[in-house]
Amino acid sequence: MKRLPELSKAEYEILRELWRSGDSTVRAVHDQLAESTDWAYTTTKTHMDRMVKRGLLKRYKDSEGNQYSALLSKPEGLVKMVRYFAERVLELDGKSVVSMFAKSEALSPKEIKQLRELLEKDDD
Amino acid sequence: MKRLPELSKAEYEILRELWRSGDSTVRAVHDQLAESTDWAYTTTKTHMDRMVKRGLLKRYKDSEGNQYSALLSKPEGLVKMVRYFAERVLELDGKSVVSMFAKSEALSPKEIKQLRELLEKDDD
DNA sequence: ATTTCGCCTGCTACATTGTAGTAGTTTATG
DNA sequence: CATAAACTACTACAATGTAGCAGGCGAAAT
Repeated sequence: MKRLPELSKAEYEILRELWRSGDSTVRAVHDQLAESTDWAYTTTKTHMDRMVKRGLLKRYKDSEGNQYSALLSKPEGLVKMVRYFAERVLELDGKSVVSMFAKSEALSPKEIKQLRELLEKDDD
Repeated sequence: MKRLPELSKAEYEILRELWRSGDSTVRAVHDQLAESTDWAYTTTKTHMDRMVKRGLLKRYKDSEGNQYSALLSKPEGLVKMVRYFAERVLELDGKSVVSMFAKSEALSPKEIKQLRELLEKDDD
């Protein structure tokens, strides 16, 4: 099984956008993130290319140019963050926090279920 | 008013220990963190010294040697993290997350109140 | 009191991540 | 087809993560 990665904030922002919009070009991701960050275009590009190298994204060419796609699902991306926040910040176990996702639109019920399972499996 | 800082994970771990134990030497912090990290002693030291430079800690000498003390309170340290987690991960506003602290021992009721206030004030 | 041993401290160093510029290449368009 | 606009690879430098080393200093032994 693929090891679940620790994500930096930048990496997480980019993945979040790809989860939201599906496979995208650097340009599309960048323009979306422009609302929350003020990265230069090349900053977005650098991150995305490094993420390909790190195995977080894959890149392929189609008629629209180079597309990038996330190699992990949103629940997979969230595991470490949720666990860290739960254990180190809230000082609760991961499960209690997952229930917060119920109140939000961030994850579908199916994703919440997956996240729960991953939190149990991935012992860190 | 002092600007609330963005904390890296390493910085947060160290502050967490200082909040728990009060002013401590590098040695004391390091030995405590040894249970959750496997940093070399000098790694802990380097971080703590950089944090002094960054204004997160202060250092003073007493009979026990050099003591380090946190220059921000736990609620102050948590603001950015809580807000980020709430907005970017849970996609809820900060307030909803603060209520999670009620279930944990991480913050006293007084600290929870302070955190709530800081979340409102600190517009980012 | 002198030597010695170990811990502490100040430096230095190197990898990774954050952030971005530049120059060459591809693509779209008149 | 000629050029401009956009994209790509490469390079660069600062901050952070991680840690070694060498000199200083105090405690223990003699």
